[in-house]
Amino acid sequence: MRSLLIGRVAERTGLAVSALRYYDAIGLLGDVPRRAGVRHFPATVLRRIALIRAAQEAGFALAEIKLLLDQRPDASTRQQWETLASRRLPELDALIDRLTSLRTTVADCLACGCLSLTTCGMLNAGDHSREGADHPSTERSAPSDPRNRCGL
Amino acid sequence: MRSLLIGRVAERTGLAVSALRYYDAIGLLGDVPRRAGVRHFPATVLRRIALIRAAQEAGFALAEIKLLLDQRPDASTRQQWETLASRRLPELDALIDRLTSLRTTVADCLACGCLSLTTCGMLNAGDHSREGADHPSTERSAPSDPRNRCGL
DNA sequence: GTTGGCCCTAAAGCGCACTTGAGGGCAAGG
DNA sequence: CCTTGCCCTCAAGTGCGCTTTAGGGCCAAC
Repeated sequence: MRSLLIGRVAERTGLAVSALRYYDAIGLLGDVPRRAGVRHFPATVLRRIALIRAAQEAGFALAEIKLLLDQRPDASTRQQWETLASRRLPELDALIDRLTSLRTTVADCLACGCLSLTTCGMLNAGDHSREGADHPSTERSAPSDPRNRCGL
Repeated sequence: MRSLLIGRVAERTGLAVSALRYYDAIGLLGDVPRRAGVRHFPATVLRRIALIRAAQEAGFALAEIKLLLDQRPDASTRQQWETLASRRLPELDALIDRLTSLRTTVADCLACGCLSLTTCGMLNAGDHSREGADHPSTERSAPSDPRNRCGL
């Protein structure tokens, strides 16, 4: 009972069988031995897949994840790994920050009842030119609809 | 100077002109008046786009974002908004949690030097069946490579 | 008057991450 | 024997979020 058939892996990970075959085809699952043409997955594949999903959610592409997962990398792969991982760290931090503030905005907006993020207003982040009065915290136009109580 | 041409909006948001036209085509930018066939964007579009990007990063699809942004929604749209936004909140929380732990894993793994997340090991999260020894914090197999010092 | 810069549309193409479809195998059970 | 259920491959299709291509217009400067 060391190894799992593809259907079982699908069941336990929630992935589709077709997705698993796809992952295998692109080499994302490492060595998957076959007996009589049939894939026999080691139990460790479950952990590997959990990692893949986490990394995917963090914005890594499958090709990158493959790199991150490859065991005992040679020198040049090693460098790619380091570059990739260290480049991604600040990106992950930034993403986490943005998600956190988005979460707050959505929650506040839900609570406020105006039901429109546009009306609620939000950061002008990403505006590449400065033109005064860019900062929303100082720019608070009173909405005409009295239902809109949010002063984000 | 109330309105912006598409090139200016592209400049200030960092989006491609083609992306803006695409957004407009799918109705994501609301009412964009045209004079002589040319789009004249109100300045508020900048904020709207900032919001779109934030929501996108949070995992909302453009179609969902469109719903979120539609101003003064009627009753049924209003309900959609509430459903969507409140459904996304716990998802956002979960995502933030996973990203945070992924960040830690990547950082630790970079520091540890083993250069393989697989070797470093990680959560069995997402395994839909229980079979004992599912909890990685209690299941710590010693790696054979002495360089691998990480004990995640 | 033609060159350059900005604008327009409609339709096709692209990369990613899969899914679907067509066609087939093997093994157990009724 | 033949249906059921699981497995297989290979190729084509899908959906999203755009970009590219091919065509064209308007205006100002040279």
